[in-house]
Amino acid sequence: MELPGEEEEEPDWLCPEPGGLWSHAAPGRGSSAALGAQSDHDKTVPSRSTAHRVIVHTDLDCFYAQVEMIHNPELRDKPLGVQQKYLVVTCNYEARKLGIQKCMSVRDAKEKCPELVLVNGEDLTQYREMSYKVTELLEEFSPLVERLGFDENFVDITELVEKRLAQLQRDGCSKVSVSGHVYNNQTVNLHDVMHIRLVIGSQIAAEMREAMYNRLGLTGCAGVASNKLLSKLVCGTFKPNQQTVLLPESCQDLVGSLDHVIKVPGIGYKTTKRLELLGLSSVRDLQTFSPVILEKELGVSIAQHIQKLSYGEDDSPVTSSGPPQSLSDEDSFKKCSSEVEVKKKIEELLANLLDRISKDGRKPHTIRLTIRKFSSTNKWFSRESRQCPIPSHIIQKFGTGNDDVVAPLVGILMKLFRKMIKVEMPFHLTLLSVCFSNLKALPSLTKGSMGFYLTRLSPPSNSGKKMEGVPQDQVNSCSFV
DNA sequence: TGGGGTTAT
DNA sequence: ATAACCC
Repeated sequence: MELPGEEEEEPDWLCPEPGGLWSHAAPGRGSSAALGAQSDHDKTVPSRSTAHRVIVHTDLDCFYAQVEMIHNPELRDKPLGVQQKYLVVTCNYEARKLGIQKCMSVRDAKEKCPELVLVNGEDLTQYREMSYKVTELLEEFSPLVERLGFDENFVDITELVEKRLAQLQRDGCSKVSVSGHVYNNQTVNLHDVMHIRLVIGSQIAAEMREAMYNRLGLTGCAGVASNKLLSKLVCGTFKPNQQTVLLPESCQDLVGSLDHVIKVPGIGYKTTKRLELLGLSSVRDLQTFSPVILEKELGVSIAQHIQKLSYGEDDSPVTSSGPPQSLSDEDSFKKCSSEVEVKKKIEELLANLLDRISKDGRKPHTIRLTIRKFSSTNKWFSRESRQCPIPSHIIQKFGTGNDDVVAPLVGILMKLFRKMIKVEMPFHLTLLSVCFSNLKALPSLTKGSMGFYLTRLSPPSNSGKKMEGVPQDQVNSCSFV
């Protein structure tokens, strides 16, 4: 069992004391062994004790713009925006200097900066590919990598840190220095084990950013802290291409620096509105508000969750994202009002999706159609969807030829469409989306089947993740263990 | 606002 | 199926 206070001993062995004693004798407490030794009973893969975790959050600088600049280096020194429909969804720092902001309309952006170069970013393919390369690179440091959108990742590096700590002891090395910024310019206390862990974390974060730059050509920020919330918040404190570590004593300053509850990741638009009705706006307001009233107003679960967030507390583990749970393709437009138009759009979306799913290698068992109806009031939130299982005889034809599946699937999607829209009445859509979900591995690799006891021959190491770009015949080739 | 994603209810 | 959240 884990003893209270275990591992919270004063680490004499890390005093800047050349030639000091490196055997941690644990005087007076009899129970603590070497720090690197993990307990045997630990079944939960993430680090259990939760208090001494070391989490890195990474956030690429203006990701789409960076990818475009890698593809076309001419764009490097010009103000560049990435456009989706009539929005500039992101832009490089040249553009930001001239006043361009994320999600600015193309009209406003051109007005502010007529020299702005725009590239279309509606096709996410290259961004998605680069995004997974980043995640895979980070997985070399630790398997616990959680994606957040295309350009952010959380990495739980607790175990790596413990290894390096143990290694430091063996080497008799007494020097550890922080990489990058320390939040609040707080002084590192070499007698505090958590400080040492976080400092080692900052070195690992620097290595991650170095690897991202050297191998992928990408720059970005990193934040190091003891949980996901804090690592994400501290990540943003020094912005382009820098990193920051948060020491525990500055936690309250960090959350306190947020001027409004909506800035807390996890508290979104809706919850913020409800909090405002209660007269709460600052993070401090939320911290000091009556828990009982908050629970009555928002429900116990949300109330307790967001109040913990307001203190910078976040127990949620970093969970490996692995391959995506769903693949979708969508398109928005001014107006789509006839069934033939709808069918055309759906065919286009479906063709793209089929392409992607065959590269993924798994098979979808569920298909969903989502629409957005035009309405002047409540403009941007009225999506409706219908989904259904994909008949098994269609699923089986997925990997093989391509076009046996498109006709039946279009048929299914049009039926789903008619469940939402009475086609004899006039309608006005502004978005269509098709989604494949309930993705299952190939039958031959399904656990419990014969194929599970077979192993793939080539390629030698693809670690079962995401077999993008691997031809289907290779995926299926097996041999006995 | 785009064109994606996730989890909880 | 929707609603909330994230980018």
